[in-house]
Amino acid sequence: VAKEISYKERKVISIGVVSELTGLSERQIRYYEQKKLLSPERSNKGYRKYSFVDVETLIEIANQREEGVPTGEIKEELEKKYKKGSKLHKKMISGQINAQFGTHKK
Amino acid sequence: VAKEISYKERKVISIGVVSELTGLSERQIRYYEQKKLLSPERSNKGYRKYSFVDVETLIEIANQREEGVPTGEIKEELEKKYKKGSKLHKKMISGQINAQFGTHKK
DNA sequence: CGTGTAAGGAATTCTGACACG
DNA sequence: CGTGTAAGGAATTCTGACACG
Repeated sequence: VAKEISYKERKVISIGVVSELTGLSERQIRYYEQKKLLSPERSNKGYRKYSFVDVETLIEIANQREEGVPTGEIKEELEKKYKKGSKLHKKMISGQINAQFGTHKK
Repeated sequence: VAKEISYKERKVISIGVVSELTGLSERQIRYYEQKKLLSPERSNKGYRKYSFVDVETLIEIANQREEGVPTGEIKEELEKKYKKGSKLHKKMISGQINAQFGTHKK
């Protein structure tokens, strides 16, 4: 045991569900992938599978796009974030704990 | 903000993916639902959607079944666990952090 | 550039049932 | 009791393309 990744990073969500979760059309989601803003995995039969991290990335993309930011710029912004690894890590943890306790299971 | 639930509890995974994740057949997964061992949600069109918690529950069910434990008993065991809420909570958190740090993103 | 849509095909999921036991 | 399977239908996803601009 030392090989698993967090639920947040597991690629298991279909494009249809991602569309509901983000409010984006499937066309838009596939287009952003084409532009390399995110990289879903593929099932055996070629179906795209996304993680919650992908969903969050898409929500960020949606917000940027609403402000008129072109995909090229959004892509650069996203790439910068990946370099702040360690610092972002702590924020991720507390974020997860908040998600856990900040509420009641509905 | 105070209404979201953890990624672990969001019902977003299709039965096909759950089948791959657990090694169980779709038939078995649907049967355990019929026996009330878990409760997936449904999409608009009636498609079942599971959470990572459901996946873990199913893995536990699979282990119990391998030992010959009947679904009725497994169901009771699962119901007992839901009553140990607060204590399990802390374990859940540390478990998440371990999943996060216990490894490298592959 | 970013996104909608119709097009045709392949794969998914659903339910109810028969089967074995 | 627990699980496999064939059956028919409905909904999903995929790709490449035309459209507007």
